[in-house]
Amino acid sequence: MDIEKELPMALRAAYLSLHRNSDACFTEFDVTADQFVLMCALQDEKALTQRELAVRITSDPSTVRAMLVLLEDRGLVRRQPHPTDSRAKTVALTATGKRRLKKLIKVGQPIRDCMFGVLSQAESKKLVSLLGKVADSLKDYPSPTAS
Amino acid sequence: MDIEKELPMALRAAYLSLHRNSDACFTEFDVTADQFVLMCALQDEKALTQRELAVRITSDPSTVRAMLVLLEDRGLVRRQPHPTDSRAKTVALTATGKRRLKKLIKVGQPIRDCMFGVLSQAESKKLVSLLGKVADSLKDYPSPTAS
DNA sequence: TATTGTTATACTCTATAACTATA
DNA sequence: TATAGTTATAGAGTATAACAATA
Repeated sequence: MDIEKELPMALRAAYLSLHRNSDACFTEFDVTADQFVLMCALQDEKALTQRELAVRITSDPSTVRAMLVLLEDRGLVRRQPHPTDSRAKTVALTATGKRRLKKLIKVGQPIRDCMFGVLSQAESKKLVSLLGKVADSLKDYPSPTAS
Repeated sequence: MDIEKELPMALRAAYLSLHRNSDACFTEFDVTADQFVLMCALQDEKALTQRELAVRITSDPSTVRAMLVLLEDRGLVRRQPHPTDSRAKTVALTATGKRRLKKLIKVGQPIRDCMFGVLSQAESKKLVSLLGKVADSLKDYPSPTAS
């Protein structure tokens, strides 16, 4: 098979198996894999604006808002007025959100163990590095609308 | 940062940048990136049943059906009774579908060029191999409902 | 009995465009 | 003028469960 087709398909297969297994694993905690990623971003950086959050999880402001509304309904995140910019809102995990996130990290561990189980330390690092190169290469790819 | 968190996030970032750039690139041809993957599967294997197709693109029978209905509406695929198993249907690209797919492969080429531009031949092969390992490791991961 | 596909249903992510309020 | 966020809207993928027809 052509490597040109193989790499995109391999990327897709690997990502989807991670994503779907995570989704299935998180279902009973009423959180999706994408919502988990968003919550992880909030764990790292204490309080982000919605705009910053969109950049962080490589998504769209309106998509982020839709996700935040769902998480807010479940009491996992809180949005508050920004201290200096009154247009903006800061987003942070609630106490419940922090507890939930810890739980999710724990129950998702076997999945990550499974992935790392087939890779050596060196291979893991190599894989992260190569994936980073690929993602970077496409980061500023000209969109058709920009022409 | 922890490699345990880094690999899943790197995988996500790389896949999403590929997927979204592809989607944007295919928009004017009225086909999504996921539909493109499905059409590619039909190019390789002449005629598949819906079930086989679901396995091939690692998706769900009902998801596949929803996608096929959309592609059928656009005149890109055709479903016909299976010659020997009258429960099943075979799915194949129409002539229009084949032409459209060729076009999509062509217009998507710059994206793949962009990815491969930052990788050596050896790195590309290594990446495909490592991604394959990861996907395989999760292929038969026990779902929570199976317990 | 098991399997193929359909149907109904519901949820989530995605994205665009028009809008407001503020910087 | 530019930016942060909202709203309305539409489309697409996802998955479960119940079902009919067939193997």
